[in-house]
Amino acid sequence: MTQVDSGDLIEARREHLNALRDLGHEPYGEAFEVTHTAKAVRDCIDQLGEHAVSVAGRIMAIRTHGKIIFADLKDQSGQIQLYFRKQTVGDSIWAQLELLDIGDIVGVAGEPFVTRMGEPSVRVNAFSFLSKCLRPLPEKWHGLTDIDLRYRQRYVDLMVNDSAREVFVARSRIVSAMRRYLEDRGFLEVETPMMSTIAGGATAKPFVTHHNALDLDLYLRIATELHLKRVVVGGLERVYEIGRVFRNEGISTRHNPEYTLLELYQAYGDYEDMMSLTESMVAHLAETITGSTRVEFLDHEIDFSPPWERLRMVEALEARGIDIGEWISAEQAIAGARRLGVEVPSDISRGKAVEKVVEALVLPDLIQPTFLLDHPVDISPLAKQKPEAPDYTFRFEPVIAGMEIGNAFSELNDPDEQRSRFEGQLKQRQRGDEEAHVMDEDFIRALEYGMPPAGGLGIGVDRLVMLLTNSESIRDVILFPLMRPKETE
RNA sequence: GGGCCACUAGCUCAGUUGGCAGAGCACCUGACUUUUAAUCAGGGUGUCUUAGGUUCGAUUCCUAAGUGGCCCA
Repeated sequence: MTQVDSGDLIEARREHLNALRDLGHEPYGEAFEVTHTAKAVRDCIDQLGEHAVSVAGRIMAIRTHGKIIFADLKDQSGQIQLYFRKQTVGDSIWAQLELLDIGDIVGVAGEPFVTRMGEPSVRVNAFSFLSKCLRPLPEKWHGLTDIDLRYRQRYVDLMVNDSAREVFVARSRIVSAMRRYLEDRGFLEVETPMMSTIAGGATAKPFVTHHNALDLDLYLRIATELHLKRVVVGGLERVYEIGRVFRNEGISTRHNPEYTLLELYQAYGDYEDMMSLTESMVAHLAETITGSTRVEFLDHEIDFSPPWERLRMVEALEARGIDIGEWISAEQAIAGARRLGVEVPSDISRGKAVEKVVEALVLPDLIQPTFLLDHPVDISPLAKQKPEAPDYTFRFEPVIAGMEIGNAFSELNDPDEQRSRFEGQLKQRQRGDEEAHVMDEDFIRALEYGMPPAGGLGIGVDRLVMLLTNSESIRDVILFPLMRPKETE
């Protein structure tokens, strides 16, 4: 529909394209040697003197003044003004400039100078089209604000909204700094299957796909955990993976069906090690990306500097007058949750009811980085129990600005206990919990060979990027978030 | 899944208590040799998201659908 409506504007641009070809110029150029970025010209305008520069980029504005033309050229580094004089460029280039449209990608060469208005500029003497833009760009000072269009046509968003571009540059730096941080501490990056016959390692509904040659249904992974722990069994003592996982659930400002998860495992460590690693790594990332461990996020200033607060789940609830010690059965927990005004399904376990209550009543208050500790065992089938309190586990979730940004524990490495945990999950599944963990015989076999005690950590990379770039929605930090297709597409 | 809101030109938005559809930018024509939201003179480029309904007449009112947003679950 949009394509049809803008027909006239596109037609005008196509006419320019045809006219260029009639003049013998190719609108879609080949490689162009760039000597300076726009920013480099701008920053070094005093040192460059008359030294010729060549720059390339997209035309963002054109101001014609009879026999001269000003244009703004934008590349990845920034923007620089171009100054064309008919007398200088000659008739051939001048004729081409009459066919120049906003959005065209061009290459120019000329001498840098400063106009009498003080604007760093390039006095152009050579010019060529590198790519013609056939569609009109959004309006120059409001840009593209329609959220739907920004996500669907991210290329336009990136073109015109510097803030969008900055978020994705920051995202790239965050992930790269994360890798460097882990490599420096002896972690090896590994890759594990995205498709397998068992989707384990988390409680979530998987996507299903099909392998034709094997006539086999496969699941897209919901976590990397069980494969990474097999690697630890194999003797790679510190491993990590930064990769996409897929969870078949709803979409919100904090959920996208595919998202990026960092998982790491450290042999001979425990969840205490994971807490110190988390707080020091995240503080380091904040410092590296924003220059400070204190970061603005929406209405808050988040202080990432260690140590982070530690809050046991049970104590957090006690502080709110809730004694889950009275909730012995699932039925009691469900009734208790409902008395507190927390809506919960009737078929869930005790731990899950507790978790729902924590999510509803505790999480929203946790603004500054906090480790929420010691989760009930029945919602933590892969975590080691606390010997002194076997209903609870050595597990924590880092919570910031009310958002769970990760999950970690001392890994359960007793194969018999692991089997009985899986069996417990199967019972929950039979009661209708589609998210309950599935049995994984091969994983148990791996544990039977012996896995060293280990600390494991998962961090939601997208949510961390949200925090460090002050982004309100997960869709603002994912280049191409999942969108319902438009009828016309 | 439920509630509320939005959808009008390529973009950003006005507007019509139901009577020929508006602005700025962009675009087109012309003027202009240091402008930068350039300026000046002229030009409106539209299936008012879609489909039904009410009406002499619907972009406007009603119903349903689509997409998105916010809140709740």
